[in-house]
Amino acid sequence: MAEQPVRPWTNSEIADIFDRIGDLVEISEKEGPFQVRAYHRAADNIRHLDGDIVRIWQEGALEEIPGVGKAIAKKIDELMRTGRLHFLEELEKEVPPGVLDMLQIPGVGPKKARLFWKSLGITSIEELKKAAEAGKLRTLPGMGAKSEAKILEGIAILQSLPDRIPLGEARPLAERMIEQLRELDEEVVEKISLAGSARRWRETVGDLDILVASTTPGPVMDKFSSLPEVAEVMLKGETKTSVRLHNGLQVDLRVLEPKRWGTGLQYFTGSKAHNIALRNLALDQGWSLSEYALKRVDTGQEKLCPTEEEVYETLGLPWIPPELREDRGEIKAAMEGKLPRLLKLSDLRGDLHSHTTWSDGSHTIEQMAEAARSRGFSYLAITDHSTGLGVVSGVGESELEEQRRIVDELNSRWSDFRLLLGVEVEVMADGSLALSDEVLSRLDVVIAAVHSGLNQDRDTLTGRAISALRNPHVDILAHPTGRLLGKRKGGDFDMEAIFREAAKLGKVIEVNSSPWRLDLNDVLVRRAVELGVKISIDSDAHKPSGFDDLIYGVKTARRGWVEPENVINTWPLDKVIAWLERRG
DNA sequence: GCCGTTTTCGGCCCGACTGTTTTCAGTCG
Repeated sequence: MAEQPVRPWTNSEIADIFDRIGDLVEISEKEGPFQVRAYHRAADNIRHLDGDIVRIWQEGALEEIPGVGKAIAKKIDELMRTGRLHFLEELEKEVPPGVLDMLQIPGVGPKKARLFWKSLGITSIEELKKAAEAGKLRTLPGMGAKSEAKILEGIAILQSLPDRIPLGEARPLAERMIEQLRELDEEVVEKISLAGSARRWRETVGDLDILVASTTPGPVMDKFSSLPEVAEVMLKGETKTSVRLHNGLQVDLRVLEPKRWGTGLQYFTGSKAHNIALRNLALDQGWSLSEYALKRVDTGQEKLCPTEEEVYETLGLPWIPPELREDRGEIKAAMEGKLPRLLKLSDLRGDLHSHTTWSDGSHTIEQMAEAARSRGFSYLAITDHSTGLGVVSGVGESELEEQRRIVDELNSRWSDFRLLLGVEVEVMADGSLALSDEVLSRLDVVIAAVHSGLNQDRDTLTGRAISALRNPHVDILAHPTGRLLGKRKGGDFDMEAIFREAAKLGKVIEVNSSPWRLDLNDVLVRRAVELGVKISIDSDAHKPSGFDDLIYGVKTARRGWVEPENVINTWPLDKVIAWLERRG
């Protein structure tokens, strides 16, 4: 039995601690700039780690994490064993907590925070606001009336700032803005693309980046600044304009020379970690890589790249899809010719999770079936909620019999499409299912889902999921963590144990495509597939347009390096039916 | 503090924008 930590640290908790240390070290001037960077680099890598930091610690493999050496590994070990970190506590004694809070203010970094603290004794955002209002900040070196006003503005923004918002909310806004910029002449807007985390299909975004290739930036910037979505123009330079939308979201527009489009798009797509790794690879080969060009370090000669493909090709790499650019091994895989053959939306031949008016959907079985069929799907599973979920009136034995008659009747109409009858059966608080085995055995497909009691402890929750998987009639575990982006953290399931059980039993785990779920997420789905678990990418559609969400599930799976053969609904109907019928 | 088919010591990604500066520091991505 591996040694247990005193508390189940998550990757992002550990990452936050090292970011905090980096900030504290910089504010206190305890160590130099390279140490500061080392802490933040380690934090970044831990945050985006593939595996669970606790497991890596148990395996004694901390120092295999890039950016983690002896000193940081020792600190993580202390956190695991004692739940505390002496080094951090010493730093926190030295720097008042309110000084650290100031870093959240846009435009205030560690240097300014230290300046306010040391020269004026300011130790909270509230005090900083008062000092700014009293005109005291402008007397400090490097400060003036303007920067003082900026601080006040920054505090106001901070107090009204939204967190990262779900991609499903941001992306439609971005697409609408891009559409409007396209209305400009082709000579003005030669190319336009979304960049940043939205192009990489991260599940949430902190801001949006839009890139335009143009030789005349002026008109593009002007149009952008005056779009109806824009609430405020924050800054406007030669090549960059930043605005804030009415919902608080920041959007940056950058204009690039068309002949430098490739390096620019590559650079602004990120991630930051991917770019740093790529630049280091470039340096190894004698190139300096920037958003403008690849430049020979020795001769200073520039190589311009009008396409992203040319950037990667110059470095001896195939083009890397944006979804993979997280510095999670994609550069090494590209060098070795081992990039995954990623799943595509067009690989999906059907959908195994959908709702109708029989539970909380808004359309009939027939309407949902016709919508799926008109999208070119060859099958759709109708899986309304079972009874047992308090907030939704669900289907029981008699309703399922009635649904069966409807499904049979509809199936007699088509030769190119098949409806499957299933259910999304509630996993009760004790791990039992809301419908009897006898009822479940008559269905084509059974999805089990935990909707309630998500705040139960880890063992209880994990036990519920595992006993559901062990029911011989259950085929798929739906939205396994139960999270809702921006609203609810998922339950504290031991996903590793659940994946191992699913792999052993040959059960399927869902990637739910609803942009507010994306559950499994990218990191978890990658781990599941690594362990040999089969995946189902489902829309969970409650209306015909719900099938549009499948792109979010596919992109999430791509971020998790998923290939088509890992996904059962890429299979043709015969194979899916054979697989479903293998159970008793 | 981390890291190494040139290195266990001596480096550490690159540039825009802003506000304060006559040449640069801080912040941000």
